[in-house]
Amino acid sequence: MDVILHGLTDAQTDAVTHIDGPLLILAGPGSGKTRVVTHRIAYMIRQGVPPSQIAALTFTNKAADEMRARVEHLAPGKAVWMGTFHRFCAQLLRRYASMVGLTENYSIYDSSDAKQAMKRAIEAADISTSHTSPEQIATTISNAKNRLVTAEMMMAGNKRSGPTMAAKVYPVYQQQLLTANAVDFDDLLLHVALLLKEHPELRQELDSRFRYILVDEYQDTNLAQYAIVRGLSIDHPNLSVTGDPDQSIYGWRGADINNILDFEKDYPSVKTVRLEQNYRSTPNILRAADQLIRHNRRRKNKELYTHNDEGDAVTLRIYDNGYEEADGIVDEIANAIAVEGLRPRDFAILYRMNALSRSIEHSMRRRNLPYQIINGLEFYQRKEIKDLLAYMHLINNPKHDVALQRVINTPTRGIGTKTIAYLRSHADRHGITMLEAARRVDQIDGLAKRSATAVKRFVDLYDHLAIKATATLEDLIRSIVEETKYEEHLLKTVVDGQDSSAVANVDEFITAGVEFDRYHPDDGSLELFLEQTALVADTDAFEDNTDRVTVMTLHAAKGLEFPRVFVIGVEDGLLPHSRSKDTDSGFEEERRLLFVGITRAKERLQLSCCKSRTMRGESRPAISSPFFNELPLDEMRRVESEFERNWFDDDSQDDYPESWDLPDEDEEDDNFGSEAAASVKETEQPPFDESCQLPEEELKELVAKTKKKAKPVMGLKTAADLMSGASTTPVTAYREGNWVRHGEHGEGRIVSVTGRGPKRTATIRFDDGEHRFRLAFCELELIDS
DNA sequence: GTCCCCCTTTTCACT
DNA sequence: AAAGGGGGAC
Repeated sequence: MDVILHGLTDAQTDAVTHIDGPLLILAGPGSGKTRVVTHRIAYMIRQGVPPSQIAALTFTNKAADEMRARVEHLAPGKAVWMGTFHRFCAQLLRRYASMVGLTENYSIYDSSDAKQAMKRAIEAADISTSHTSPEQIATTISNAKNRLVTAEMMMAGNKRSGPTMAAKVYPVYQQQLLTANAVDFDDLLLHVALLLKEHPELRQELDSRFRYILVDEYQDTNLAQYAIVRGLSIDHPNLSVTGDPDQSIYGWRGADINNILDFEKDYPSVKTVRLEQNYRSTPNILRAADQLIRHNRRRKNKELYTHNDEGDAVTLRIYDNGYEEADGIVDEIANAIAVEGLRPRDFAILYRMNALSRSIEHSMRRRNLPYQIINGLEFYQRKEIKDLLAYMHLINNPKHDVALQRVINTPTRGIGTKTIAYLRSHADRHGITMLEAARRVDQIDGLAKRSATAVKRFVDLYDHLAIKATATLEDLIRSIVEETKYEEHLLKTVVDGQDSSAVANVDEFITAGVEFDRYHPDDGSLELFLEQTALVADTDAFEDNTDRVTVMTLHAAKGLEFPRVFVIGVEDGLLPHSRSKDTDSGFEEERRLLFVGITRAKERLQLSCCKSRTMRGESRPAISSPFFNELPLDEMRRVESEFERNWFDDDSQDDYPESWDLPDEDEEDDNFGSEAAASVKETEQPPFDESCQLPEEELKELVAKTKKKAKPVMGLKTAADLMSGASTTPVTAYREGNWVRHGEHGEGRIVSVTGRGPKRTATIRFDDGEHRFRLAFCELELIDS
């Protein structure tokens, strides 16, 4: 038997050897889907399909990379197009830009660029936002784009009641994007979909250029994506899609689960293959997943089964609060590594919201466990990186107004909001870009001469930098940094008492440029670099060949697997999320999300919730998720921290379990930050205890440095921290009632805590009386919380 | 025009 | 908790 077909089950072989005609692969979690897809590509090539006629579309670069690596292994050196939908479209659009009114150096706005542009459009459309918010309008327009609704269609849509706010803003926003030679994420898909629809000859050409199309995660495609693959599969309907309706979790992004549920209707001659055997999880885990997902009404039934060993019971666990949850789990991981010889890479901690990563991160640091957090605020979102990128964007695409507004006064050069507003309105009035307006600054009435001079100076600077547009990236970035005196600017403004991480980030960015230069010696271009940075996804940051605990959202975890998985915050309002639980479809999607989380686990799984959780600065009682009652509780291990109690009495038939009683008097944790603590009058406080403070000079300096956005030293070194090196205990861990140790006064109990941020102070009662400390800048050791 | 402080708002997941 | 906006001081 050959390497391509060896070791495949009958169903898998069926799928792999299907070449022509539509194919639907319904693949349950852990059913070897990627294996089937990659082997199929290799098989197709071996059967004579030219690799250049194959395109494999995925949702993340990571998935594409993995696919590429595996195909390369089976069929070395074959140039199959693999990548994300967005990248596929970006490249097509690059080529056919003029057909939609763009030029090939168009820019891709990221979400914050788009937000800025949206605000400007709302302003220009002269819409009052009293009954709606820019976010709402943006969401409405985004949804419209995902459903292939154009501005004209939306305008025509509601003739009776007159156009909605969003319908009025949409054409303005779109026009401004065109003027800026830019697209937003949704446009990448929309433009290409419309291109295929409106230009039959182009559609035909591309259809035969990409005769074989494979789509991964088909359950997550939206109408625009559907239209694109459909348009490319009319003359050559060799479309194969892979997916699992039970793992559809992107409805909020316009994904239409009907695309996969109705695939057989769209392509009557389809061959359907079901992959239901699971090679990943233990029966215990699979049963939990299966029983949960059976509660969804709108689904295709699927029998999941596995021949794996029984394994351990799934654990359900209640913690008192988020800190204990984080500490408990991290301790357990550390323990398992020490005792059972597991590796950090064997573990994943998953949650619904990025906000939950904070406590985990603290605990990880304290335990000195290596971890990787895959979350939103990544490198390219950092202010200093966005600044430099904006310069590059503007150089690549002089029409990029958002970039211009970002850099025109960064570093500050005397061009304030007023002047920028003049430029903007002049640009809007004459239908030109803001850079053009800046060049004609003399024609703008009412602008102070001084401002005009500053603007001219900026234009000169820009023109000087623009010479470097075709230089290497390293050269370009270094020029920008030097000629704008960017690092001096950083040192002046971003002096957060913390460190010089901003400058370090700039260095790292230069390194990224150097690497790009090396990786693209010939085809390297500013354009390509900017496209790549615009289209990197959070999940792309995941590294699977590193030995670290993975911490990420349930969404980001799709497609991955880990021997041991912890899903935290399985609470009502969190999972299901309060914004999603009110509609049936939303609620079912949340259930699928938990299903995805559960099925990431190979050997062991714990789902946990807390009795109280601190969110957005305040602690509130939490209720366990209604999904708990949909699990096979009888066979699961149920643990409550502190004392074992059999929760979920068998007679509780309610859909929603009751909330647990709040902790009793001894536990004042939940009063933290409460009115009582905050209302203590400052004047009645004893003066600061200088013995705990840094020397006054130093303190003043630190306080002075602690500017608005800067991250002050918001933590205290504890003895344990000092031993382990880097990390600190968050100031918020110092609450009323907790015991601390101080070098001079000995042990004391925190009487009250007032103030926020760096001004947070604590009054502590020691044997020698009460003393008051400014928490952010003194060293206390937390001994008992 | 710029900087800084204070107040208000925010509500999720991601390309 | 964190970011953005408004208003006041220089």
